[in-house]
Amino acid sequence: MAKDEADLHVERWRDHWVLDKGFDDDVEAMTVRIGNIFKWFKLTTKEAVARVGLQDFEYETLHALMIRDTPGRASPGELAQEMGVSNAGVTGRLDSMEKKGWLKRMPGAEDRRRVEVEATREGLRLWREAMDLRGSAEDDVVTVLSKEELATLNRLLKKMTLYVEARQASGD
Amino acid sequence: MAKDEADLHVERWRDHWVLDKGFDDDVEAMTVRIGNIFKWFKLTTKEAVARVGLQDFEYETLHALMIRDTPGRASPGELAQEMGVSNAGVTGRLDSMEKKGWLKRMPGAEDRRRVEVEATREGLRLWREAMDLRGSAEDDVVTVLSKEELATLNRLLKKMTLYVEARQASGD
DNA sequence: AGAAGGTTATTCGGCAGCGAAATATTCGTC
DNA sequence: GACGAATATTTCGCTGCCGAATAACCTTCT
Repeated sequence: MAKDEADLHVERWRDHWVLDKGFDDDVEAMTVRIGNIFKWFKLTTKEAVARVGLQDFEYETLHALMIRDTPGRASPGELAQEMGVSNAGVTGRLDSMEKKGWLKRMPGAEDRRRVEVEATREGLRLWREAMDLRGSAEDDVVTVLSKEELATLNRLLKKMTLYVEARQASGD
Repeated sequence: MAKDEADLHVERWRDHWVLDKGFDDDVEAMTVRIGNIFKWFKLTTKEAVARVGLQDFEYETLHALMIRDTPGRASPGELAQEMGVSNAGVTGRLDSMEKKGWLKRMPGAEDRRRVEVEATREGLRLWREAMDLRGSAEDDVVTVLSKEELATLNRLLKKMTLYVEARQASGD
């Protein structure tokens, strides 16, 4: 079977002077592969987002708004946490996106310190359009796997995510 | 088996109004899992990098310098391409890192438009230290998989990376 | 040889995001 | 019910990065 970048990477480093300690080939290769696949998804998403005329951070904000328990609505603070962006950063995003009419801010109902952010019809439309393009690109990659292989992949990945999520919940 | 975030995500969206088109549960879950694992690796790397007293972009630059065919040396343009950063951005990084003594710039030998960037002994030392911590965190996650499972995972991931790399090489 | 065109790195102006401080509102307690 | 602590958001100054323009250099063609 042909070599991929991860194979080349591992070969290049094995016994090379740059590293003073050894490393596990399989772990290193797996890490590189996960990274490369992720970056590919990120790139195709970027292209999809650009095609519908959104900036990256605008799509990300709409996306964060949609993947919530309460899709389409959130407070700035929640968005900040879920996007891994500072509160100040969210304020900036909301300012520009509200101006463009893709979401609107409303004063919190019972707690007036809060602000309710809601996607507009137009914001939702653009996000859906980008999601559709994005999904096609992902489906495309997955065609190289059989249904059983995809199931196996998910089973193994899930073992890892369960562990990671446990670590996040406790230690952090 | 317990549910992970990807399971919850898929359940939440199935037949929800936010999406107008359906999506493949397994593909969506796989994408989310890859993303979450990648982000975990990124986070642990960030912690490792912070512990040795490097900023993210400083580690990334040293790393780009080390994973090359010619480890420890490169031109700014090459680094820009490999890091996915603009040439201007690289100039800024090199300015500050050279000032701190982690790398040095030298005029290109036969082509004097070029600049040769070289990591210093101290830069190499810090990068190695961060790499060591980073590697431990990755090994840690992988302990949830048996040796055979890791091999299977790599086989499936490699199917995808080979496809992705072919796409990158041709279409882009 | 000399001009034209391409390549490589840097400078410049602008923007998104961060951390800290400021502001506005609510909660807790006496 | 009033005062201080807690919470939610925004404002402010700064940093890192990008795209475009610039400077220095190489190559090719005539």
